[in-house]
Amino acid sequence: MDNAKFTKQQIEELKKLCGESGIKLTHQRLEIFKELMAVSNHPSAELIYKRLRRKLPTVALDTVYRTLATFDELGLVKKLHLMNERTLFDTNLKVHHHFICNHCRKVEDIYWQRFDSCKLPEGIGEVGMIESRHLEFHGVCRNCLNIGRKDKQ
Amino acid sequence: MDNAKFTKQQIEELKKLCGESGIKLTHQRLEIFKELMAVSNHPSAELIYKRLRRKLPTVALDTVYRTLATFDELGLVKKLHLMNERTLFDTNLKVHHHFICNHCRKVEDIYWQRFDSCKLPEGIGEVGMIESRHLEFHGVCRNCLNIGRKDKQ
DNA sequence: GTTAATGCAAACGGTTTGCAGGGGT
DNA sequence: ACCCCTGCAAACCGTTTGCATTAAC
Repeated sequence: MDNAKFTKQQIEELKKLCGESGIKLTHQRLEIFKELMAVSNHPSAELIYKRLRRKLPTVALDTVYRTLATFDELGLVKKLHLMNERTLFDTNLKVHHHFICNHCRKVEDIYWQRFDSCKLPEGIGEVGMIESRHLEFHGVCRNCLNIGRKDKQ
Repeated sequence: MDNAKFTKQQIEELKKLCGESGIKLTHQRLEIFKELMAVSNHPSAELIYKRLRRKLPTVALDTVYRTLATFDELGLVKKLHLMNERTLFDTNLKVHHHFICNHCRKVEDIYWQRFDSCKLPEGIGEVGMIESRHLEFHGVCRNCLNIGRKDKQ
């Protein structure tokens, strides 16, 4: 895995980005950034916080919230407001949609180019000006389906 | 307006539905139902509560929440979890999507049959079993666009 | 008369805020 | 040295819950 190498490169970019934006690259911010890169795709503030405390035992949850908000402004993450869910933070900045498992709550990225390039519904102009669309799939993920199958046997 | 007549009919249906479900048709439930029918399409619990207090000054907010949850179970309303929004209650039970104005937060119903009957993205089966889809449009509504135009002049 | 529903108050969970003290530039 | 950022604590807001009282059946 040259995951680490990739991360180093990203850290350089973070430093640069902070410099440009006149934002201090504090120890906490750096570590939160590393956690974001290390963790699977849709962490909650809570999850980052828990992991972070292993390295920085005195860090506060609100620092995580503040930092994630800062990163959101910098464009490093995207705040995800899924329905009926706590706020998650998306490190995948490509155009995509989400699948949320009703059973284990896992969130997976869905790519659907045909939808992305699809023209808007007719008469939408009368309603107003569309700036963005948000699409979610809900269901049961492969993994939970398999567990369910086992349970029945 | 024969809105009132229509409402009477609906109240009969509510009585019947409560009877069938073994649920008591209390004064509060009836009045909450009437407010739902009277109010524009996507009320919050708070809005219903405020209006309700004009008739029942001692009613409690949690009663409204409980009643709306009950109505949701009965299929009379649908709980709407829009992203980044408080929970709203939808009295439109037809298949539709939502447009949310970024400016005034108004929610409007969008019909898009071409999407509804569209086949799912390829390879979605690997992710899991889709049970529902949820589509939102965000932008600026006609009304706010016009206000914006006036402001500039 | 039973049982479920209400009102009240207090808890809840995720998130935000005010403030004083500490750390990066 | 400056000011931003942090940690702490407390507030916040929408929503839920436990409990004793009340009202529908």
